[in-house]
Amino acid sequence: MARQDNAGDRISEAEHAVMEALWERSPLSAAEVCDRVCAERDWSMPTVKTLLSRLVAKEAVGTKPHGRKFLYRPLIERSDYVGGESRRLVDRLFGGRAAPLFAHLAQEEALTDDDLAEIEALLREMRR
Amino acid sequence: MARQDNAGDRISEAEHAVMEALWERSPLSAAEVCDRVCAERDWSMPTVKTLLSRLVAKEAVGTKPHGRKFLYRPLIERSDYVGGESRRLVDRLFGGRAAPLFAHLAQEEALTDDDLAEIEALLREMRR
DNA sequence: ACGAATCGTCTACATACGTAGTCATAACGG
DNA sequence: CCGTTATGACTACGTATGTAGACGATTCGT
Repeated sequence: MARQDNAGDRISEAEHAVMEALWERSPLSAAEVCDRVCAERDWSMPTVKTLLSRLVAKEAVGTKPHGRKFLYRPLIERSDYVGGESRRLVDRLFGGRAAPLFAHLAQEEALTDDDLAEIEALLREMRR
Repeated sequence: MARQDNAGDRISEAEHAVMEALWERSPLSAAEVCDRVCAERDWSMPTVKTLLSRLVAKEAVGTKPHGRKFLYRPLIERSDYVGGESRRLVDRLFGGRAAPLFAHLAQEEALTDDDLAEIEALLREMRR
């Protein structure tokens, strides 16, 4: 049972920004990724190139040669990443229980009325 | 309005384990902290000492001389830390909206029946 | 009062991360 | 066909982090 490709290597904060760009649209060339993130994060091309290489090394994104350049596309699903990160947080801070997290967000008024409405809807849906 | 003491410096994963020990009970000496975490994380005393120093530098824990040794106690509330981390996650992965996080946890069946019941109770309480 | 145990500080070092420069090469424009 | 340009690979470097050893001071036991 070989280790899952994307299991061991964590995606860092900066790398995550690149992943978001690729999740939003892919495949993209390095230059196109830069177009989408360099301004916001105040990065230069070399930075994006490095992050892309590291993500390729971590097998989080794959490359396909296209003409003279590479096109990059995510190899892991955003929902998997998001789910993993959420689970890690819940495990680490709330003993694996989601209710306390929810309680915390509620207490901090981090929940908007819309959030509440949506969550109620979800609950109703799950009940069925 | 001077920068909040504990605002800038992030607490790392290893440091967090030490914080948990201190939140569970404090004040503690370095040796007592080690008693509570060294076994589980397979650390040696020097490691705990280093982590404690770094936490002191970050003003996340405070020291009070007690006899010949120091007693360490948390300077930041666990609820503040937990709240901050939760918020960071929600901001980074869910655009600041808690509902999608909740949806994700629900979808992944990361929510037990107990969780659901608790959350419903919380919702009812908030509505009042 | 003196040696042994203990404690905090300083130092160390490997890896990860954030950020960026250099360079050879390959392709495109003219 | 050749120079320009864009691209990926390699290198670089400072800081954060994980982990721990060395050491000097201090205090406790006897």
